[in-house]
Amino acid sequence: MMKVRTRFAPSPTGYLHVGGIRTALFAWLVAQQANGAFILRIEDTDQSREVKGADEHIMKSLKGLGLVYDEGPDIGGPFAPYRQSERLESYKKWAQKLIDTGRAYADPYTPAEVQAFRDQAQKEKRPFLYRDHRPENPPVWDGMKPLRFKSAPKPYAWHDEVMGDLKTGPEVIDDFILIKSDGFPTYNFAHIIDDTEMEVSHIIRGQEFLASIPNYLNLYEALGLTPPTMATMPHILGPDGKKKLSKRDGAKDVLDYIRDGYLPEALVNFIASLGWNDGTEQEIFTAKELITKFSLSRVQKSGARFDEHRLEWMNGAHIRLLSLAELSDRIKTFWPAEADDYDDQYKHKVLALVQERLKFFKELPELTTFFFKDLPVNPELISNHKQLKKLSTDDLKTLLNAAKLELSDSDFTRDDLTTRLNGLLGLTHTKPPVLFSLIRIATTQAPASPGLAETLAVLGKDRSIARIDQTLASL
RNA sequence: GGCCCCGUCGUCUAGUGGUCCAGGACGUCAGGUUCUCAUCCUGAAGAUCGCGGGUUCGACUCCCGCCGGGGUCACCA
Repeated sequence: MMKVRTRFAPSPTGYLHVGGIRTALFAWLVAQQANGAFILRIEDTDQSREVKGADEHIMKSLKGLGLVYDEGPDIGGPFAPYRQSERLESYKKWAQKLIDTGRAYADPYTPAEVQAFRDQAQKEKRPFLYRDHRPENPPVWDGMKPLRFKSAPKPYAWHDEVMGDLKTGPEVIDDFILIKSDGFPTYNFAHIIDDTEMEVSHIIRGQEFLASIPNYLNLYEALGLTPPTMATMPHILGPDGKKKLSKRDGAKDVLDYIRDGYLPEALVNFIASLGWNDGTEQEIFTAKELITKFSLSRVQKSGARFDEHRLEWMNGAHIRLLSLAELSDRIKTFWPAEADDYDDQYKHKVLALVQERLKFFKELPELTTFFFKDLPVNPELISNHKQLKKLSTDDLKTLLNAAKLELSDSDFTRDDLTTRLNGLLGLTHTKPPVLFSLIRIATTQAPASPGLAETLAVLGKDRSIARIDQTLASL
């Protein structure tokens, strides 16, 4: 059996969004599980659309998500080069073969003439077929005109790993351009040559190519080649659920998710689950599990809508799967500036308290600043509190003074704090919603925080008492 | 318009003729976890399985038609 070799072949026209990276993910998964190779090939045959630096950005995105490729433009490989613009000789060679066998010819028309044919077809509400205008005696190809494939229309039936058994009639086969007048090949031609030369076993690509596959099949035949396994992915839909996810409609760069503190494994899990599941009720998968359990045949044929809510939930779930040490290591760059003055031990304690609260790392500062910095007293936290606003200033002071007194005797271990806090409840004849809220607000000045006892334990005695004094002074 | 693909709770989905008056997850709502936020747990609402015909003792599952959505018909990929 042929070795499994899959490829991701983007054109360098911009960043990668979730929809784009999914084909890469599935190709990577297929290669990983078969112990095969995953290849990155840059399809830069359209100079006009090329965006400078986009190839670097794509490579960074792939690596950022852990989709490490075995062969590619920056690392080379047995079938280098991996940039189509550097493989022009190959295309020329194969094109010559086609010319020699009478299966390719020079297109004598000007673009305007072809456009006129096209307009005519559209006016008559029928599909445009170039071969209806195929010249009888085409000129010799001088490299200045487009080179067209001389198709041999016939029906096709083939199997697609995702879409199942497909078939089309001869009417969809046409003479498409192999080599453009600028000397560069079209995608339609180049990818077939490259996949052949690079011994690609599975072509995993988006749905926009589905209609062209019969044409590719016809070309493979003319070339005397056996086509690789085909797998066509449905599109990921934008929030409106209609159009495919696109940059124009605000699809985010996957690297932006990484920058916001989304975990690569969560992103990968989420993207895979958009249109794929293993048939069980499992939702959270590690990359390893994905590799063993993934299968193209279980990929949904219909498009799936991108749902940020679900991504957030899934990212939180993956964050909670991390050990504290791992989390600490990965979240390093997200601490608020004030945290610089604190040692790792202290940050660890803080992290332990917020781990179950984080949806993505970028939220870290707003969840933790009060652990590192005294926030100004915010009277609204009390005046807007449904229980506390009913109390008089004197009551508030009495409560806070009692708390201060009791806390002064504590060793500030979590257990001792819990005991004392509970004792205070009886002493002051108040309920938790009143007493604990007040102390929590006084010591954090934050709208939300982890549990009182554990928060105080991390804050420590001096700081806690000082903050109570500060609040007292403001009343 | 031709051709092709798709159509189950708001969303992601399970479901390959009977165990489905349709299961799980996200989201939403309610309750519990001595305080807030979150986690976790419990519960609730939420899908006449796009519509209409068949086939069958029986259809979400098979067939036909229709409707709706998408893709494609480039010297873009």
